[in-house]
Amino acid sequence: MPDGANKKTSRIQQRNRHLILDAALDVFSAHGYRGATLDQIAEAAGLSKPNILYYFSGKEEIHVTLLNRLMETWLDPLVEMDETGDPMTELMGYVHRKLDMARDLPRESRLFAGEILQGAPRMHPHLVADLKPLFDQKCAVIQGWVDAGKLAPVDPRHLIFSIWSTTQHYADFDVQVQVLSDNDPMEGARRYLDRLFRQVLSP
Amino acid sequence: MPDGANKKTSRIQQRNRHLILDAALDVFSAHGYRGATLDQIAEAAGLSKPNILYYFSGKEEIHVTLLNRLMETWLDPLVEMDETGDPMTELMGYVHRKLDMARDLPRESRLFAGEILQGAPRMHPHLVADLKPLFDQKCAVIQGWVDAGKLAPVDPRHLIFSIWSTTQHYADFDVQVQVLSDNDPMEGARRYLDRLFRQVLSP
DNA sequence: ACACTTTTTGACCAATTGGTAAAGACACGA
DNA sequence: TCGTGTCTTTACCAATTGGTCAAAAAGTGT
Repeated sequence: MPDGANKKTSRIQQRNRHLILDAALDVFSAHGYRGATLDQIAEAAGLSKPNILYYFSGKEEIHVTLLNRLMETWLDPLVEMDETGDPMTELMGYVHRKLDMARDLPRESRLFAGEILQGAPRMHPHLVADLKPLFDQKCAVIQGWVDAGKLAPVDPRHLIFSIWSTTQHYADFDVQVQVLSDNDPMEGARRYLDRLFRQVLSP
Repeated sequence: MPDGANKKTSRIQQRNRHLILDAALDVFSAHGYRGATLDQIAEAAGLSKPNILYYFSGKEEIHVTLLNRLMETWLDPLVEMDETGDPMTELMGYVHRKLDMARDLPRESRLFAGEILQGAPRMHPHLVADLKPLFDQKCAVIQGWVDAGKLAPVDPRHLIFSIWSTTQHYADFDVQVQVLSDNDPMEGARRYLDRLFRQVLSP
């Protein structure tokens, strides 16, 4: 019984759990929670449906597991923003890290976006318990930089919202971006966003 | 047979069609295409499920009808941007119109976002046929303004992407915004976005 | 080889869901 | 009031889907 974590997980357990979660990330991010089926996940993982349910108690547990793991990764770039560093450098570093994530982890971005879009039915507690404290703390840091005259007087909350939205846009709205772009948009995005935020933050 | 448009639509047809589409907009925008059920739409509309199917041939037709109607509304603010007007005024007007739409039509914004997020399975042709020509044309207009030295040298494509993402964020990620905001965020958003885009566009 | 545990599978279920058929209720002009 | 076409409902169906169960298969240590 792999559900109980009393025994150390075997090699095969680790492998199959990873297979399932990776397949589920594909399917959930492409079709949303309701749109995804266990059969799709099973096929993508190369396992049978009952075998999937041997490792996870149900569809919801797979989804929740993905969401929980995602939260860490997602908050990490913001955590890295250092209060003692140079304000402009720290914030521009954050922008670039977020853009890198949109490029390298589009499935995760879309999974998150889908969950929020539908009212965060499974992640609302996480938002309140994990995201909000970190968000408030970092907003205070930015406000401190503003008050010290090291940044232009911008509202930290909306600044962060705009960093999130502009960067994640390239992952979440990828189809649209592709239709409207002639060549690879990421290099242009990097240049444009660098300029956008540098301008608004310059004191 | 209301499907054939040979006879003029009766009073009751107009009313029920409108009821259904409004209910469907609620349900589809809240749960996505797969997550929405005809029963939910029927209940929200105050009609029976077979009665819904008397007015629309199926779930997909309702969704497609909503998407088609949405396209007009959605592109309208961009259409209004006038080549002969003052560049900064026109662009800032566009920003504010988009933000107004995020405030006043959040269901429409989420319906659109959900469709794009899942790869635009039903709207991809529309993107290519309707959105792209308009987008290219307006990009050319903005590029003209830039070349004339009336705007800072920004990439029009990424400029528009950033206007879309920052404004729609307040509708699509509303739950998150609400969790992280103390008071009503829209007034602050208006001030911040006005500053953000005015800064980056100033020559 | 043997006993024991872990993993995998095939067969099966109950609930949900998109959709249909046909009869009934209703509106309205003659 | 009657007849005709419009609208609505009741009863039903087939497919999908999340999930179960017992038995088979594959490991694993001795």
